[in-house]
Amino acid sequence: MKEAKVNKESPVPLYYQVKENLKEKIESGVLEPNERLPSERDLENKHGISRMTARRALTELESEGYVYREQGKGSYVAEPKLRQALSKLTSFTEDMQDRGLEPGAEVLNKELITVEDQLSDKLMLQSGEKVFLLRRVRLADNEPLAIETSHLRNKFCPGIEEFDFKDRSLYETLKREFGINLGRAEQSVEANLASKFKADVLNVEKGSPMLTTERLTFLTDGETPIELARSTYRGDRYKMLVELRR
Amino acid sequence: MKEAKVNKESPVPLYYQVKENLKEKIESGVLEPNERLPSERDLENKHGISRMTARRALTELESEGYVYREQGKGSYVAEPKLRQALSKLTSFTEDMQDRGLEPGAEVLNKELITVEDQLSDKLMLQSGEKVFLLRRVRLADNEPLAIETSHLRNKFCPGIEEFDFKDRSLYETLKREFGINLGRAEQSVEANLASKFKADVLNVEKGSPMLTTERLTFLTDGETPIELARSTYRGDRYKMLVELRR
DNA sequence: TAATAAAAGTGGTATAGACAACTATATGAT
DNA sequence: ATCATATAGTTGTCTATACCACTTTTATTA
Repeated sequence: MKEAKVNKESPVPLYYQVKENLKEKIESGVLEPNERLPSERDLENKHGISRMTARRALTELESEGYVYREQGKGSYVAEPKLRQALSKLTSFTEDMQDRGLEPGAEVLNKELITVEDQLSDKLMLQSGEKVFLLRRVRLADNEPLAIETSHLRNKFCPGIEEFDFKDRSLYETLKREFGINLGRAEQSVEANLASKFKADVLNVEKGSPMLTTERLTFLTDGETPIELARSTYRGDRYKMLVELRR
Repeated sequence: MKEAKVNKESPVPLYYQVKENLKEKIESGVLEPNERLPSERDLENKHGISRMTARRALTELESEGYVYREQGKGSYVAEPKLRQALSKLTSFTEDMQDRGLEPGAEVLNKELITVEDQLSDKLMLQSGEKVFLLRRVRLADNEPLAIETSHLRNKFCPGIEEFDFKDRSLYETLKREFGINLGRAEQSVEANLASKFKADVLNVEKGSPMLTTERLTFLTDGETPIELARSTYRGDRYKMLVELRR
């Protein structure tokens, strides 16, 4: 493999470049679990950076679970399960990709609306504030898997209703086109039975088990709600995975 | 409040002392959510330390969720929910107490067994190793809510089968009687329909929606499995709550 | 040859300083 | 009064250096 060096002309911070370069090697399997990584001083010499910068890259990989470090011994690639992000906030697209499935969508409905009551309270809407509603059937390997309805506060992304969300991730669009970074979400999960409408859309029998979620998503400040999304997944084809910490 | 200064004679690293001093003020309520913290340079002057040391204290508080930082503005105490442990590993007892419900149990079955195949693989059992099986109906305010079946590696808690788990938490017993601390768990969640047996035990109709989980719990090293628990909750009375991070 | 000591290498902590990018406030000009 | 500019203050990134504590490797001694 061709040895990369950081690009000092790039606006991307040096420590971040080193970190991502190592992360990519770990994720692609070039560097395997328990394999030894370059030392801080090796990275310093190879990239022509300060040791503290190299250290920052390795320390952040450690806190993200990709690496474990032992004084006097070195830095090593961690076992994959330790590097999983804890209950990661992902879009449907990212979720499917993580599972090795091909994500897709069919747009059922897309409009700017005004909402009231419970939904308005949860999103902490101001008077007259519009909401962008996007309802899609979500596909995995071209089979219907879920119905997803997003309610997005339009004031944060004016004009988003012009985009076509058949082949486009909502979260990616927020980031790329509007510079919006999401921080965290609160999600509830419950079981219920498929209504006629949902059964038809998802190709199951009426009364089949459904896993239903409601997610309230916040910006990076952790308290400004931006989206409320309700999703219904086929119970026979979707299993949610959660990581718990003591 | 008396202003503390770091103790330079202590073997405890300086950045750690500063961090814990601030954390204590945040947790005790002396510093409130969204209240502004001392700047890096303030801490540098006050404690007679370098700015990078002060910075490290603040940065670690940020990564632990106690603080948020904005370039040009300063560091602020985060809202409490940001500092909550993400998706906490709790027992049924703790879960019910968190919801303001009174937890209870009826023991259906309790025995030492030998298991094979998938279960043995997941628990990484060694040849001949015994497993403690505990099956209970879990009550909330004296109403059946879930069926919970725990498979616990007996080698970590020999003699646990002698305890009565009608009014006793399994996780509390592990901690109190055997000094076992749990670290994390991986849990799957799915929806299915109630079998005849489960419907009868939980007082619902056959075919009612059920939320089913399987949890593999690890010790503090993060990789030694100790318990595999399968639970089935009434879909009409239980909603799981999950916190997600981006 | 084996045991011990020294040297080399590794991560951990800390200092000092510099510059960049951003926010908030004060000052001066219109 | 409003707008533009300057100043002060804050976090973000980076460099260079030093010393400590630990592990591994190499050299020396018995």
